[in-house]
Amino acid sequence: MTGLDKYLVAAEGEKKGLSDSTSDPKQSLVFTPEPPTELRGGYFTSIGYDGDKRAAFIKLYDPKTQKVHSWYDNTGHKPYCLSDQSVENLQQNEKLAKHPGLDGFARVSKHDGLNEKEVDMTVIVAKDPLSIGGRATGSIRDIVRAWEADIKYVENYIYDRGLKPGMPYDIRNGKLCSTPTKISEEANKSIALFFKGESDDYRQLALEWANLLEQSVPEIRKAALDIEVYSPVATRIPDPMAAEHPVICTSILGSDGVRRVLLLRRTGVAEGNAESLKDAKVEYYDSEEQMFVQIFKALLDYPLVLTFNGDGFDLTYLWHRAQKMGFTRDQIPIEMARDSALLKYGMHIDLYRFFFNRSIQVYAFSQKYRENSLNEVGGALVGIEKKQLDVALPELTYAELAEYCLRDSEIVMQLASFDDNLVIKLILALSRISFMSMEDVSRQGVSSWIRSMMYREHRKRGYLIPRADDILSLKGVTSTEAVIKGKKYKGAIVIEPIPGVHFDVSVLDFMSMYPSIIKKWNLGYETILCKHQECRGNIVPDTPHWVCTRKRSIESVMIGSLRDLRVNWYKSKSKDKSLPPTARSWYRVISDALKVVLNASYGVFGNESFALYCPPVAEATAAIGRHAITQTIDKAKSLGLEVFYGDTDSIFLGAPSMEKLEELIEWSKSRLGMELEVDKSYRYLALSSRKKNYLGVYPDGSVDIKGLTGKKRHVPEFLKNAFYEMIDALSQVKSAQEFEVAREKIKNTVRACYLKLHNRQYSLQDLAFTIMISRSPEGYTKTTPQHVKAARLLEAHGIEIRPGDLIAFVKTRGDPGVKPVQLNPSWQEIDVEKYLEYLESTFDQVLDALEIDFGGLVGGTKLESFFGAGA
DNA sequence: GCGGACTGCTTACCT
DNA sequence: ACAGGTAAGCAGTCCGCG
Repeated sequence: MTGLDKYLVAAEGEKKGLSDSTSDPKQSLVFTPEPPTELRGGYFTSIGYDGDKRAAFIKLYDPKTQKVHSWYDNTGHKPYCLSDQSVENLQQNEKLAKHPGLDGFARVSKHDGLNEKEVDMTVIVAKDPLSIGGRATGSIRDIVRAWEADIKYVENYIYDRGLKPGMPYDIRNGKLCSTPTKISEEANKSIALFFKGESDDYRQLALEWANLLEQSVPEIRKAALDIEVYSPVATRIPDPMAAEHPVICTSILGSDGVRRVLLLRRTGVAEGNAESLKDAKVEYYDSEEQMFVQIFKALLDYPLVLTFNGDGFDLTYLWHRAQKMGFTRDQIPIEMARDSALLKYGMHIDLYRFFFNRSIQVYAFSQKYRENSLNEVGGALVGIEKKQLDVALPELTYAELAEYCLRDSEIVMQLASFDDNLVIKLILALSRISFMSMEDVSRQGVSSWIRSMMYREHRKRGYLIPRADDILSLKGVTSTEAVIKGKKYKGAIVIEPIPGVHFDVSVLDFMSMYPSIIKKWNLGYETILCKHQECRGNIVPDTPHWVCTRKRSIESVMIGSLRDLRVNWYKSKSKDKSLPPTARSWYRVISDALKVVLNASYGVFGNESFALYCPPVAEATAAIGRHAITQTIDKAKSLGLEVFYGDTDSIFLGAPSMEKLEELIEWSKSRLGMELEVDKSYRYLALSSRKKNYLGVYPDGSVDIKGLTGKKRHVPEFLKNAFYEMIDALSQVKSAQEFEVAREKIKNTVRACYLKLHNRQYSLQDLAFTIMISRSPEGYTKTTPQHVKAARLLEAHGIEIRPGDLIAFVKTRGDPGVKPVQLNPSWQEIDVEKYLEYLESTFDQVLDALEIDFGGLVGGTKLESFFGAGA
């Protein structure tokens, strides 16, 4: 069957529909992919599998026409898995031979890296992906012991055809071919130069990465979508599966200037003041169906649709609701998958899922947002928050409802567009690095990205992708003991801090320490504990493990080359002021994307669910890290440098001369093969005896606070304010003598805070601890922490509590000792003593380091006595 | 019956 | 579904105490 047949059938169907389209506008919604025309430079954004056609299809975005073209596979590629048995043997397996999904057998040679040999395998070809695996029972992978059987079909398709998601493609005579690309002479030369000491393979790989990453990126025409649903009970969020209530408002905001608000007319709703909506097109609908037709037309128009929780709510709701209203599946432009909602025409990116990704939150956005609500993320990244509601949604006037809904889409659009489309570009860069589509990359975690990148390299080289259970049975043993009970192996070390105030401190750290170790030590599942006798002497310090000296591991090459590219090329390019802003911002995106991947590249080997899970690899990495920092500290001391503190890959040095720093850096490079750099310098550093707890003041007076209670999310606002007043006083200190001034200011801060507590001058909101509840309240069976007690009180009042919610509560006297802020506690109930204890311990953390006694500061050991003196 | 020493649980942080 | 290490506060347990 050629690609054209499908379109002919579909076109026929559409014609029939058109004949009575005057009576049913829904017929115009039937999606027919545009036939594969000639195309040049269409970006590979999405991939899917068409079950009817039994073929993969690829969506290409053409920046010139701003349209999406779907290209269906016409190479005959089929799903398969591998077996180590002969064809004859497999044919005798009745269950397999009679499997309705079996298509046939073939033979293939592979390199088995785990067992270090060449192997001949049988390819078991299937008619459809579900026959390989995915059905509850009777999948081929359940019948025979198979390799490569749990790789998603579309991923196999990408790897086998050598495709590069995120890159431009042409369609020539119906064939999909890579658009020829090349990188600048400058990049080519510089990279060749940086990698000249490396092997040819390594340099080749670095150039391949550069080819992927240097390629320019298109701007994609996009729209943000948000819906509001009627709910009879204000506190309950409508169930998208049931879709019982009408969609009463929808906003569509396009990058092309479209600003539409679609409202459903209801009885008894006031018009309201629509002043602020004058730049939007407000449309009223008498029927929900008419409104849906409009929404669906937009979904068939935009190449990229953005939502916040569209997978979990908006698109899912629309899909179920449309079905209830009598739209046929053909007339709904949404494709529901198990845990996502996709579009038939363009792509759907659910920003909630992307921002929820821990790696993205921590490494790409430096924890600027702490919760994953639209309000929090929007407020933190683009400075727009959701519109506050005074009454429940159904009671709003049309104008208020429209404003509220439009605001949400505005935030979504801003989140996707700020900093020159940073987020979309980040997803695109990650797509190129991981060889996954943008849609998949935005929904999955960093371990999937790394797995995909590694699988692709295996396939490219003709390596057999190992089974996780085989890696584990051959190389699953660890030998060190973790400090923390229940952990699998020993991790990083933290150097005992030298308490006190230290002036003129430089902090050195190893650039990408763990990736450097994986590269330098050639770590990987193939090479750790390899089979060769001669390698057994190549011991990982602090462990009995040895590493192969004969063969380079895939992990070493892949992670190493990405690290080297980031450190040597992209980091400096992203800061190069001589570049035009758009070029620089793209370099920053690449650098950030690499950072996210590299930061996780060690951890995944210690994670059971990672496809190439190999505990000794993770253990060896950490052990070498401990060795490196220990050796470096010894060397620093031998150079006469003072070492105040260190954690994992950093050392804090006192008043170092430039020469000595240089010498240490040089030593590290030559003796450890690791690059040390000066990360930061402090005017002074205040250390207590606590690890992971310090305060550093930079020469310009800005302050670096790590681990101190006063900055933690859960502490009450009043304490945070007092804490930052103290920090402010300390930031002005330039010499040892000036601490006396700060001391007086801090004393006043504490005194004021104490008095306000005593005189009940804080609002109860200011006194609230806000702690995230990680499970539902019933899930706590071993102990009942305070925030859970508070959550249960809320539940007793009919307030729904879900994992991830922040519980705000104050501490009260007597039982149960807490009361949620939402239940309006009174000042009489407040346990003032507890708050004073908190005040003391929070300040103590810092004052300890300054050798200021809290008791002394307030004129007695007990705060009560201070109050006596103060009042 | 009560308080101190102890362990374990939970959250939030650091690298 | 990246790892382990650390701080802090509280919950719960055990033990001694005439």
